[in-house]
Amino acid sequence: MSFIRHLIVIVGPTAVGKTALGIKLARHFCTEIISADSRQFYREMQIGTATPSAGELLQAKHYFIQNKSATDYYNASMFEFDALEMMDKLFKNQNIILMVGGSTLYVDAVCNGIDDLPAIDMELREKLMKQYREEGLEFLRHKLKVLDPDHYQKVDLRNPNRMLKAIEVSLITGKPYSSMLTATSKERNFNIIKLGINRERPELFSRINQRVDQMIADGLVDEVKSLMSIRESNALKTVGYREIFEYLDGSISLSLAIEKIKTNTRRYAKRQLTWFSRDKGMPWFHPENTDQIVDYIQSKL
RNA sequence: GGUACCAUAGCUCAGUCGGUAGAGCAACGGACUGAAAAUCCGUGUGUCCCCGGUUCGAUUCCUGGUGGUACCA
Repeated sequence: MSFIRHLIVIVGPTAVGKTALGIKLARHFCTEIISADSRQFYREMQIGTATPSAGELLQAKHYFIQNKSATDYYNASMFEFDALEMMDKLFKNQNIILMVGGSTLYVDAVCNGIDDLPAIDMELREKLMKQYREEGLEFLRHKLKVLDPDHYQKVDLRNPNRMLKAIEVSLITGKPYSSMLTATSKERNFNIIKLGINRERPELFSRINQRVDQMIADGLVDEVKSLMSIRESNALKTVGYREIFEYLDGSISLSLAIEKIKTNTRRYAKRQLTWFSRDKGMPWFHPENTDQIVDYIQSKL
């Protein structure tokens, strides 16, 4: 056992059992949890995001849960800053901190860092969005080709969000977006022990289905109903909320909405797994295999 | 019990005037540095219910099963 600081990072697809494992590990290592979940920040969205219960939150201290409003603007870079600041504080009292979460980009922001870019300008985004809606992808392609020809060569020219981001940054800074990307990981003053947890696909899917049914039983429809007035906010572009909005609009039945939530959650889980699979050296465990997981972590301390 | 219709992908179904088949959804695979539970891209995965018959060749036509649906009893 050394005196090096360690960040134990637990990633895995949605509904795999990260919360329960995180609590066990936090208790085992006598530490606290940085949550890296881009939807559990929002205090208005608890049922649909499977936020840890009050009882669970008592068993281990969690940070970055219910600390934002769904109308707040927040992003991975801001999370990188906030999480590092929090960890600095926590490392004063302990050498091990846990980070648990399935938000791929947010985890990446803390582990590897993301490049410094200017804050977004909402007015500019709205203006570009409007033109995109009126003129289509060609508008974005043309704009990007002029502002950042290098990025134009690399970016997916069918993905509006990607192009929009590059255009925004280029316009705000007056420099091509791609010139600001360093493609290097930032140095961290702690060691990172990262591991993935997963289950067999049928097992994972059945947990997803059960969890969605439980959300409905717990009152998801009412939760979503109460958020009707802020449905346009980015936080609510989320599986479980969009589908219920459709139901509340009367455009689909409740049972279809439930089916769609299940399907979209399965797809989300797959996207997470695809992202995590890029991490070639990362070991994978079954979330109930706690002893094996603890042994692995011990061996890395 | 009788009559009619149906049986093709995980599901709902199309189709082949006889040359081993294709849509939607689901599923599967992938990309991704400030919207990331977002955004975007790619891929048919098949004893054409079973046993025979006709045929160079049957998922397709015919006999007989089996299962289902509807109607009549």
